[in-house]
Amino acid sequence: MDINKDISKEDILAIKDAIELLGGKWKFCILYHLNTYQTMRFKDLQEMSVGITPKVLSKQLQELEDNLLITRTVNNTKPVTVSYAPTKYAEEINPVINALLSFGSKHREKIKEK
Amino acid sequence: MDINKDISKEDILAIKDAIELLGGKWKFCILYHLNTYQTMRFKDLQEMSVGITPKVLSKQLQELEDNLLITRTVNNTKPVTVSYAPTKYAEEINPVINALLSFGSKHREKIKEK
DNA sequence: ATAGTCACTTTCCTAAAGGGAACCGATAGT
DNA sequence: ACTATCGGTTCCCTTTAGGAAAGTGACTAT
Repeated sequence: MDINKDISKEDILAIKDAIELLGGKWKFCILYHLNTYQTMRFKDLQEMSVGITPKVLSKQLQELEDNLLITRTVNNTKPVTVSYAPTKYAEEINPVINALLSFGSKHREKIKEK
Repeated sequence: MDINKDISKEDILAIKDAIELLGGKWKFCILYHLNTYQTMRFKDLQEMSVGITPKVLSKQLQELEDNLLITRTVNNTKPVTVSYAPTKYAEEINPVINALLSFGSKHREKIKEK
């Protein structure tokens, strides 16, 4: 019984960590876009993520990079462009994105019924 | 091409809706506990969700009920107790919880490495 | 010289989330 | 009369997320 309690405590910590990292208004959308296009510039991401401001986008990208989910590459172009791409490790996020997407679609229908 | 763009816009809306509903510090933990025990009283939930205050717990539960994910039942006991239980529909959340839990566990390991 | 592009940063602000502590009403036990 | 339990609510406060708008620096094109 105590064993099970410990396991569920670990589970709670894992869930809390995950949602602390991925929660918020933009992270999943950014990862979804990067997942789709594989590599995008700052401006691309800004245009795809309708409504985001450069300040906020910049912060989200930094946090994702800090957590090893994306890479940032400065290109030798003029004017400078910067490419963002998901890491191999970011594939671990895909099940979460897909589950969230699936639930979100169903839920939009469900709430429409009311 | 335009078709694909429309599909991805719908996807983004679905993801945004889902994270708007389930984001925040406590919702997934509450759903995880209810998923495990099936029916819990207010006080049980308060004790399991370490650190939560009654005000915040109350708000989370109301939002989950509004979204048809849990039911609230007042019991005929003394003093009054209130039971919360996941709805059948709440099963749709399980894949999200599991994916988040799985990623969270892996990520805790990953970050420990650094 | 001027205007434009890109990837930001800076400053200022507001709204929302969340926490602390106390309180409440109904009821029960001693 | 006093204390406790349960499921909250109320009030106040701090922290954080996020948005608006402007600016910056390196470079290019006209």
